[in-house]
Amino acid sequence: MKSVNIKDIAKAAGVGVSTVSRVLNNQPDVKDSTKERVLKVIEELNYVPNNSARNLKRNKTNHIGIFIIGEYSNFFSKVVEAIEEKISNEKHALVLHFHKEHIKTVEVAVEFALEKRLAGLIILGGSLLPEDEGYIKQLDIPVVFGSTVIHEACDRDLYSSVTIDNFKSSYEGVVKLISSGHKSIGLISSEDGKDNVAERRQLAYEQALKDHALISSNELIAMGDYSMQSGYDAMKELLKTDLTAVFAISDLMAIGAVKAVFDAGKSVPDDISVVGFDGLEISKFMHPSLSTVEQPYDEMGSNIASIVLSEFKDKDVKSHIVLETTFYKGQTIKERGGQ
Amino acid sequence: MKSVNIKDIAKAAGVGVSTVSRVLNNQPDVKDSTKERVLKVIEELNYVPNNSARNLKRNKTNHIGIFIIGEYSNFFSKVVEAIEEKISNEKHALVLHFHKEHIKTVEVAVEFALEKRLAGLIILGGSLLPEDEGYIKQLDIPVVFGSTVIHEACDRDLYSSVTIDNFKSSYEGVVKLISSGHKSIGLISSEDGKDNVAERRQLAYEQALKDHALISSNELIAMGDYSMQSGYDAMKELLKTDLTAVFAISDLMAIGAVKAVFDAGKSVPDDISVVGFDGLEISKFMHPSLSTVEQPYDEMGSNIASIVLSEFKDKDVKSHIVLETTFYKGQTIKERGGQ
DNA sequence: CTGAAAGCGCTTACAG
DNA sequence: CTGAAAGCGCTTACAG
Repeated sequence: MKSVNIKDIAKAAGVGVSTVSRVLNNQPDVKDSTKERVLKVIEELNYVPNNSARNLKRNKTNHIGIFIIGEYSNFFSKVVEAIEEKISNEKHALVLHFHKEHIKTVEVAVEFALEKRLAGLIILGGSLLPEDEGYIKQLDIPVVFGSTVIHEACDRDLYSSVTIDNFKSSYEGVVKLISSGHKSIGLISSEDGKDNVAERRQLAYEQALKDHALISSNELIAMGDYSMQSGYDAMKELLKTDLTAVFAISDLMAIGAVKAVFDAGKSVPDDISVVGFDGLEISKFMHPSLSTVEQPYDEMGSNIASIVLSEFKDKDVKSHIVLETTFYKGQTIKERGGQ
Repeated sequence: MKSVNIKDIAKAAGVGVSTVSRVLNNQPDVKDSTKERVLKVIEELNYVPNNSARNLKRNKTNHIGIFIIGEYSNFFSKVVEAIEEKISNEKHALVLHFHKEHIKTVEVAVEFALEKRLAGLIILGGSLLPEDEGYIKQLDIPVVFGSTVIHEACDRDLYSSVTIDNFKSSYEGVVKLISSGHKSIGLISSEDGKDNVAERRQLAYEQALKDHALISSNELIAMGDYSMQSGYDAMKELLKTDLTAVFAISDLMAIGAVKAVFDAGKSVPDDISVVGFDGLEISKFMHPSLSTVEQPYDEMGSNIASIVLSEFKDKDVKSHIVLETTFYKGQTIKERGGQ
């Protein structure tokens, strides 16, 4: 099962190996007729260049790493799928790595990239602070953050990003509850990490309450870890208060919260209204269907993939895309007129 | 940013490169004192061997490919996560590939393995027929099927597998409905592929009905594609019949079915009882929680990972593990006593 | 526009 | 138990 190599092609085409290499890499300066002849032989002999050899010379692989921070949620798996869809036509392999904790994320991601000698690094989730930038500078490959909270003081020339405006989107979600007449609105958030999506979403919640002259209180805020069970537990706590609505910063926690309401013998939305965040497909198939802030995961994945591929061509052009979210009006909000 | 290589280590340790290589690969026949010295230098210089060079010599990579057939369901993403958890300690990278269609699956998977020069191949889902075995024979690396339906006539010495008994598990699920007093039980299945899980689960449904002297009819069977929407649509059709219960061969379709019942102004389980298959975490957080045949995805993932790793050591020992499912008693089954 | 040759960083017989 | 040397299959100056 000896596979054919570049020398075989060179011999069969009657040229030198350098010429074959040039054709392979689409370099100019090859006579058209020569190029055609080589291409034909490659085709005939069903030749696939050996990546290990290429990589050895280039001192890097052609692998694109996806580094996933925190819970591997449905949201991330959809983004990963969208990335794969866009990239699999090309010659790149996707290498996955999960990182459960919310500490040292960038540091470990960079280690991962160096160790695997990646050609590109995609980091999903987490946050980026100025102090992390030193690690990124060690890399001279495209680095794209997806769904990451990027601190304002960061230098945007070092990497690309595809994000949403967590503050604005969450604010909108909370306002939906307020404008439906709710006065006592709880929050299910998360404490993981620093400067993360949870913080932004929580700030938006507090601001929305303030802007509408509603009282916020620590009693109305409970913490989870993005899982359904944690949303369930958080809601159980919140049910001890007089709240009539709750905003959960993830759909999974919102789903857990809904369950907790029913298990307590109450009803969604009759007793408690709920708004989630993510827009997972499952949310629409819940009964009642979940009202939620919908993130465009397909768009996020395909944008990330495009950016990586385009940076392979022009490494100095960085992109920072902020995608729009849309509010999905499900059945978990009840209007509370008058009072 | 020149990284240190094996020569640097050899020089610093005062040995030849072959000795360093032997230490690196944990080969015997190295004096303990020499080994220690080399290890110390490796540590000090923070040396990481260049995989591309290794792979070039060995003519294969150390990547393990995961080839996912059909919809990238929550179930598969959980299995992938469990695999990663077990393998990431080792020196292997996981390379993902999605294959949406249910045709030529094994052929394409083998191409994928050859092209990427994988060290191991994991195939999730789909089916394996004797006619596919020719492709597998092209590979001399561990091949492990997970959640795949393997035809009886296949030669089990060619690969390993981790599966469940789809027939038995489904039979049990259907019997739960029958023993709760249901006489008119629908099925939501799928037509994808041949000799696949859908077929096994459907056969079990038919057998269970037959064994309990219940009439099966084509009217009571609707087809989906494992998605929630398809379960929804299928249920809409089935609601035209007089059924009081339905068995869906996947949780996602079951969830869609439940939604369709409510949208039709009926109730689960008061009007229609539902049993699903998979045991996704989300199913337990539905309201009502879904009764379902639960597959052990963590166990499946960790078994798959163990098998791959053990075959790296002893390539001729193949394993065929059949995991047990458990019936999860949710709230979607209503007892219909007497009638 | 093209080819001969060096070299990327390993592994592995081979010789001792 | 150890080292010098060949060679894996490419890419890339270099020389023409």
